[in-house]
Amino acid sequence: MILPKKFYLQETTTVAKNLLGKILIRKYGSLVLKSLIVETEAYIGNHDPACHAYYKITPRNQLMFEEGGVTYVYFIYGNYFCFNIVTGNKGEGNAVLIRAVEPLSGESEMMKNRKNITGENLANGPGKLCMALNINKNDNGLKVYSQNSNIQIKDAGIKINPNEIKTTKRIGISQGEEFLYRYFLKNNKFVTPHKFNRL
DNA sequence: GACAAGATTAGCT
DNA sequence: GCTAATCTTGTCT
Repeated sequence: MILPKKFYLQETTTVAKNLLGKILIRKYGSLVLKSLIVETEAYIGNHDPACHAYYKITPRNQLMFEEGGVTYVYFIYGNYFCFNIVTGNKGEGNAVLIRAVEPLSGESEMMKNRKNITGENLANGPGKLCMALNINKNDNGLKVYSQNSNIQIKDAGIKINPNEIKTTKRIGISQGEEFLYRYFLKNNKFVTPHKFNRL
């Protein structure tokens, strides 16, 4: 079933943790790509210096101030997109960054999007994930709880044991690193690789 | 109007 | 392990 809107109105860190093990559905053209969310980060507007929404509302980040359950896609470093889901109530400026997914179906299409890169390197990072799923700034502001949306999150009934979830500092940010807001599945090889997996 | 910096990745050493 | 690639956004003139 599709996760209801109220799922995204919980505390941001709760949403980030509970999104692990959920199914990300991506539709475009006649294609449907399915993947399992294995890594997320929480960004909390009002007390988080690393959050885009911390300073003030701008045209770029205004979507983060919408009510929870819409997508927030932004372009970074000239080359790459990052895919977020807004959480909380209107005006709060919270979001969960989806950092990595495990492909479930449509993997050959994802490979094509990734120039034939496959296996655990297919979508183990926010920029790679967007490339594999063909997500770009046109996908900003989609309602992930809507039946008609091109991006949906479904609960497949997969139970994640709390001790399967590892919590670490966030990655690649220059401020606010004291927060342990990154969550990923401990034994999943599709999470972000390399040095960042130390605590 | 112009400039510096960024929630990253790929490719080379 | 390190650095270039590359462009949007926000801020300042």
